[in-house]
Amino acid sequence: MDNATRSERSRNAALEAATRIIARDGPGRLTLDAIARESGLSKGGVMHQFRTKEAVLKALLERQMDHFEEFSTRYMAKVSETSANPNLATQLATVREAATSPNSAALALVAAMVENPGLMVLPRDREMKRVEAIKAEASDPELALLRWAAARGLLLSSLFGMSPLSKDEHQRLFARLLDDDQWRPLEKPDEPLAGKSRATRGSTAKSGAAPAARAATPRKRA
Amino acid sequence: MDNATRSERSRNAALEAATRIIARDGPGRLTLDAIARESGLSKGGVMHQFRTKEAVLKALLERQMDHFEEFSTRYMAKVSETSANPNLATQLATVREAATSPNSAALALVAAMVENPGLMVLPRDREMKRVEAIKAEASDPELALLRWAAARGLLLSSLFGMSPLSKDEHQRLFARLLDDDQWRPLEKPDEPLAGKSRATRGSTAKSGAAPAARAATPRKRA
DNA sequence: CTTTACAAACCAACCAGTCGGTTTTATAAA
DNA sequence: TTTATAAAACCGACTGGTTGGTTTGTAAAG
Repeated sequence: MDNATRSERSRNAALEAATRIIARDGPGRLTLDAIARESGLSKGGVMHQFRTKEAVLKALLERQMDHFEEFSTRYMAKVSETSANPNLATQLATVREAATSPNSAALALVAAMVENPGLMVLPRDREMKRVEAIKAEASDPELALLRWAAARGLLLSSLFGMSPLSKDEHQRLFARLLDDDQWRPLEKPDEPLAGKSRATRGSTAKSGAAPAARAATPRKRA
Repeated sequence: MDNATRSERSRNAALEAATRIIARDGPGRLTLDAIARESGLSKGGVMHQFRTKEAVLKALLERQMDHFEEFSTRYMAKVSETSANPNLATQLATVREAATSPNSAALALVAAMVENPGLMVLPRDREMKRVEAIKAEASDPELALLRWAAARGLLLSSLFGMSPLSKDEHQRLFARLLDDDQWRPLEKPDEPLAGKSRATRGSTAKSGAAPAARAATPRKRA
């Protein structure tokens, strides 16, 4: 077997073993010996691919981030033409994906934090760019940020096993978060849906509650 | 010194040492030996008060939860008469408090999760009651839950050091979350601002906490 | 004098990382 | 193609240090 692909296979096996261990036994049980055992490799083999444990955590984090970045990119390509705020829509959908998929491997995050809290700058830096994009495209940046925050709240809560919500509620809330018609900005009270303002109205109203009333005039903050 | 208070003092010293360690060195550095060193007690003394490390974590968690429950109770007493949704208001304020205060000791949560993910049921069970109360008092339960979720998203993000938001943004978002006028439910699309759109919550309020100020609804709203 | 609170030495298990050695692949001269 | 040599991948025993927990001993409280 080719040398490069041999390495690739081993690295892959180690990382997959790591995610399995975290999901099954919790982040506290993730040790180099456990990875070796679970992956079928020897300790030396693992150490050859990752010089330290921190390197394993880092690779785990990056792997996870890349996976969702790919999801993001694909989703964005689909909605960038039809949505008024494609960045927000994409992030909401991505977070929902992360919360829905059996990907409890995002607990790599916790493992990383415990071992080396400094690693958290990796996801944070990526998130900053996304938040910037969301703010830039929004007519009401604060509202957009809050929708984003709500999605993250749902994700992190369920990720840490402390979500008090049922699966069904969880899903309904995400659906509503994604429905733009539910979140008309409260700005520009004197220019009601004039220009474009999204062509579809009743069509996009899927599961959520009643379709946007909106008659109510926005109210400036105190 | 009285025997009971002697124990009390030791338990307290150990738990405070533990929170100090977590805040200063991270959850990964919380060990029984470290607690003994930091608290001035001997390891034997610590082990006499807590039979296992899990017992320490559990006590830490409960202590933390009690602290915020106390904050909640006090806040609730203040707003229960003036707010239409005192439970939501209280939870938002409490979460903001948790995110704001230098109480990074809420990281006890992380420490607990690493050691024994099963401990997470403790905070979850308490949270369930609160969520029930929030739903019961809300005219638009989903919207209320989403405000709650947003607050948690902000809290957990900053707690894990991966919040991409500035302190200022953070605070502004919480302020907006707390402002009821920003979150009018989108109900009754065919009954634009007629008489009292909401106020009929009495029927839906079941066993939830806080019967609270129903008559309130001080909002003028046209 | 019995029980409780604490101290200090102690222990077995575990952990991240090292090291000498073996097998497999890569390179290239014969 | 064969052979020689180097380089990369891999193995598993070992090490120094740590961890959760135990044991033995002592002093104070009841």
